[in-house]
Amino acid sequence: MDAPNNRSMMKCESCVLRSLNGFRALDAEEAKFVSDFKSGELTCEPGMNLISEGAYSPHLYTVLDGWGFRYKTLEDGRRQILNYLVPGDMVGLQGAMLERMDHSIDALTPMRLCVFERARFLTIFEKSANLAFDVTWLASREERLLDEHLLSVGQRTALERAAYLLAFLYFRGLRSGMLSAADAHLPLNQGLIADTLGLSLVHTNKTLKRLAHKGMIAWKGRGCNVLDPDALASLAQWTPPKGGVRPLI
Amino acid sequence: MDAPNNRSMMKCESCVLRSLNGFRALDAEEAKFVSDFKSGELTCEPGMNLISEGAYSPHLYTVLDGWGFRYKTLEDGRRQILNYLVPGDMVGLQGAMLERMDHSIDALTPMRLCVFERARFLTIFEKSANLAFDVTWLASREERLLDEHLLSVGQRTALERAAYLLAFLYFRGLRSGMLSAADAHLPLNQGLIADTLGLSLVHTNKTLKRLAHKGMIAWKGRGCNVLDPDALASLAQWTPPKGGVRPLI
DNA sequence: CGCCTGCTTGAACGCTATCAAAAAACGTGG
DNA sequence: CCACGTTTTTTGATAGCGTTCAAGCAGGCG
Repeated sequence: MDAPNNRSMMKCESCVLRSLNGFRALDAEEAKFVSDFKSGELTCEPGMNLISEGAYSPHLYTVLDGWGFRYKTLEDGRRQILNYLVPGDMVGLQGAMLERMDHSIDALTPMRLCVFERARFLTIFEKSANLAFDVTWLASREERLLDEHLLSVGQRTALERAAYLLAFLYFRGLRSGMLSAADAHLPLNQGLIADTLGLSLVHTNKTLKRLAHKGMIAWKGRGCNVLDPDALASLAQWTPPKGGVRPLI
Repeated sequence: MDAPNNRSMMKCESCVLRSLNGFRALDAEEAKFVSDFKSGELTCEPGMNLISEGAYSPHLYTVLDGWGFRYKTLEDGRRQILNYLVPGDMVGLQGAMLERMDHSIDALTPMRLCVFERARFLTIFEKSANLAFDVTWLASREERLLDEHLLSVGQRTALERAAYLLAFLYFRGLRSGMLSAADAHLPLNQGLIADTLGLSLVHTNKTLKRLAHKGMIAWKGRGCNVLDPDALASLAQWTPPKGGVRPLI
């Protein structure tokens, strides 16, 4: 089950993801190239490890469906979650550019991913300036998200941090089609949130309780419902990015 | 003094930086392209603001000499330093890819930078697959550094955080030619360190004192000398990246 | 000399961690 | 459907790391 399977394989031209609002349209040549580049699809179960820190990964992925997360650990086991993955995100770019992965990636929910061969990755730069630009765009965007997280963990209080994270994930989920305003359920447990915020599990629990008390969220069996994303964002002194078109590879 | 000056302009082929150990050599065509791409040089004084959050920046830069830093602030003034800049670093890529800068950049010491026109930036992708790859590589590397910082701020204790930061800057300075083992003086004040670590100024001071007491650093007028980088790295459970060749644009 | 910025120190407070344990939710097999 | 083990969430009490407040000191510079 670790290997790509081709059973549900389909052409990128008709990718259901691309029809989602906000992805850049590809011209015929680009679409053909991405299709050729694609070597399979991978589905995986919650908790499955996609990529491990230190490993040489022969694959790159694009998330088609589901939630995942990236993290790093210290030798003594302390874990920091770096970011979450949603459909449209490219996974494993660092490994392709820098030889080795310096972080791990796990599935949070069942996931479906596009698989690309790392060995053929460089041809993107040779064949299509637009697609190469898209790759760099994605890398830049990830950098921006990390900037925000660093600001959050470094400067915000526990309550603000939690509010920022949940607002962030809410808007991220909306845009990627994983959430709707009517069904804004984030599939996270409190241990993950704690490791994202850099707080202890106990204190995370008490902090989430405070947000729930304010009516901004409601904890619902293994995850939480975002009730008032704007209030969360405001509490965190954060404004969600306005979403222009973005690339999908 | 805000505008690029061309007085000390020189061709990239003979760039002094490139002769530094570890930068990828350019072939004739690439060198010519980068030379054409370069539109000037900029020098600035300590404390000068290069780029402000929210601004549309018409320029990209590559650091030729000096130290700088990137940071973000919350509305109420809390500031988080995201990373430091040394020679070889590309500045303002996010602005070029994503329309607006979402962080600010200040000079820490006198700096000298190569200036590129943002308007012509896209031609890199059309003209040279190798250079386009280099840009992406640089973006990926920055992402990796941010991953490390986030792990640090989120999970390490105050003492470990300080040790990591100083070890990190030491090896960064070494590789970029800003430091030597004999003269390992980091030009930071404690306020900057505090805003990098996400600690208060007072506690930062006490923490640095502890490191000095252990003989790992020595505080020397407006900055600190790194005496035992390996001990710092070990204390922080961190291993410096082994340095392969890296691109310079 | 005097101001300003940056560093240092001590004391009190409080946010967050840790410890410990219970309750609730979930999954699984009978 | 119930019983049971496991994971997740919740709660209370205690301890400690880091903040804030408040000074004082040192050094650089006009």
